[in-house]
Amino acid sequence: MAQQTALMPGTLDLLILKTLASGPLHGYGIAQFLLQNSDSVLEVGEGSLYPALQRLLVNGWAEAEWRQSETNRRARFYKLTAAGRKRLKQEEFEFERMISAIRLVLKTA
Amino acid sequence: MAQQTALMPGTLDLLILKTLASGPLHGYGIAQFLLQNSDSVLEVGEGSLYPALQRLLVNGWAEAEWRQSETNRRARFYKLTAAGRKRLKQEEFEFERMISAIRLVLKTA
DNA sequence: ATTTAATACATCGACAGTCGATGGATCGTT
DNA sequence: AACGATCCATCGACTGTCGATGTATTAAAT
Repeated sequence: MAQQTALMPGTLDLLILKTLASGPLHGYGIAQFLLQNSDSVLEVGEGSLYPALQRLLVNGWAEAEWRQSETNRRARFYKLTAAGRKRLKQEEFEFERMISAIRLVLKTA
Repeated sequence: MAQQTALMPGTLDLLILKTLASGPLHGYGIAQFLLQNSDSVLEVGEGSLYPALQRLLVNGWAEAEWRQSETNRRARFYKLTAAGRKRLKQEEFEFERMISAIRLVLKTA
């Protein structure tokens, strides 16, 4: 992971969920949001993003709707469901749990 | 990742590298070390562990030697190489970088 | 003496997730 | 008319984790 992976595998759903918590957004917008709110570290490729969005739909964490984007193009807006908000909390919790565990190991002498 | 994954994908090499930084150890010992130093969060299955150790060998981050374990069984001890120590630093850095980026996103209102 | 538990190795196929490449379409600006 | 930015999406390759499975040895328990 140390040099080739732009994303930490398994964290993308969490990131998207969190992004959508601020309000409905289209795919392109999500990618931009993550880039801008991560000091340009989180570069989500479209080949990762769209499969992830499909996962959210299939699992019922989000629902989609075609609308007009800010720049006047047709765009698919994704919106969190109640289940999605619940899922976000779970993922945030689990993320912190994992990070804490890893940090414990990294702090061993 | 939130409920089924015991490990955060992509972090296992880092964890093993860090474990071996304390001295040579065999596979079973590594799994125990991780469990004990993570409040029992990091449960590395053997189907994850041994492939990871193979990766370390192939990439030259570690080298292996058959010895006698503390409990008098034959065991394969893995030892960090100089390249492995360098790699550990890289992975630690990259890990912090990713975590920081994710935290930035998670802290957005 | 025999069973069981713990230690220790390793592989296999299934599965999930990321990535780079590719393709198409629209809109505004040059 | 051409181009860059916006926006959708899919595909195959690849990597990594997981559960199941199999072998073998030693120590402890029955």
